[in-house]
Amino acid sequence: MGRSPCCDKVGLKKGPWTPEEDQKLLAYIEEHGRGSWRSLPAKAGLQRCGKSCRLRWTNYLRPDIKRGKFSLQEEQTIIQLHALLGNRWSAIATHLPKRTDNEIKNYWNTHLKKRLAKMGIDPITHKPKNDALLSTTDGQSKKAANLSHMAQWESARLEAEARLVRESKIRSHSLQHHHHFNPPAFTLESPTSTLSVSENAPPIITGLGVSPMPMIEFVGTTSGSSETAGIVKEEGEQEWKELGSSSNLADYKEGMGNSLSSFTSSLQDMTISIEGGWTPESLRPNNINVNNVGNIMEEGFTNLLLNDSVNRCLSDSGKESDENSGGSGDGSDYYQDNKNYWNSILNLVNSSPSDSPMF
DNA sequence: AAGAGTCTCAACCGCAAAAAC
DNA sequence: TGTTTTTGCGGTTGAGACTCT
Repeated sequence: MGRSPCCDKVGLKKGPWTPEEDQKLLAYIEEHGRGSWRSLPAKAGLQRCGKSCRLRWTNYLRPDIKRGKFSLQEEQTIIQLHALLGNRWSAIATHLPKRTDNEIKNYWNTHLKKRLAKMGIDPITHKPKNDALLSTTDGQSKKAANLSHMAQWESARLEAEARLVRESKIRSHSLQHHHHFNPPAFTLESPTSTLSVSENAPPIITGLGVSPMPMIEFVGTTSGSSETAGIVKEEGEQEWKELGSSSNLADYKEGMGNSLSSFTSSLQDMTISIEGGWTPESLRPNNINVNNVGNIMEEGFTNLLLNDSVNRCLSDSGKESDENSGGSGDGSDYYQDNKNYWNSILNLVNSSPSDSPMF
């Protein structure tokens, strides 16, 4: 037999909540707190099932919910975390205080997904679509540009992924230092990465961190080398710790090896699509340093997204923008604003959600 | 002005994991 | 330890709002 339904649906109301029902639910929870959702409706005098009450509360009535338009900061967080986590809305929501997973999911589906699609980026994989390549009109240069964008996008995504992995691992490492070891509640997997995973991925880790979190930064790595060296520096500590001697090196490797190998693979990919001032040598994995990766990603990522975001600003501001633009428009302000906007996405990659309850 | 098409988002559904028994 | 119940989650729906023609 299947499990019994969450509630007896006969005679129970469905559909939109009335203000009176909201008031009853609010009043009951304020007075009695959240108990069993199953028994709550009867006690609160509601002709609803417990599940409906729970959803109404968690998605709408909870006092710590922020409603209304998403800020640019929130948008960029969603985009990045979705690239990293996929459709794990609850996990994404933990990084967006006062936003519900349902709201984020809706916003993604109705706004961000379409925007990415419009840009020719697959909203699932966060990679440019093949048809975007094929549909270009002037052959080689656009194809090269799209290849370049693909590598940049994937690199940015993987960098974000690597960041969360390292934060996750550092937290567990830190916990192990101060308490008994507890496995991290969150084990990161990439639902979107299509790059291969190498057991040999060798992180050479050093520190540039200025974040309040313990930080690990990549200074260089060579795919396929046989030895793994890892150094970690925790906040407030003077010395780098060599992970190679750490008992949880395997743990680090497990999480980071995946991301790092992907990350370096991605960087290798980038060398086939260098444009403009990018120096192929600067992108070779064994010559990578954080700064030039950051610059590459910043320029490329910004340019990648710039056109669409300008359009978005124009359309978002509607009539106002029409008036201001006077037909031809002063694109420089929009350009700068949006360059800043998208650059800030990159900043998120390098910052850490220090108060995240996620890990 | 009105009908068609599109968009938005609150709410529902069903599954799975966790908790309770 | 197995079964039942509760909770959490992600996918989907559909009514109302909005835009276009």
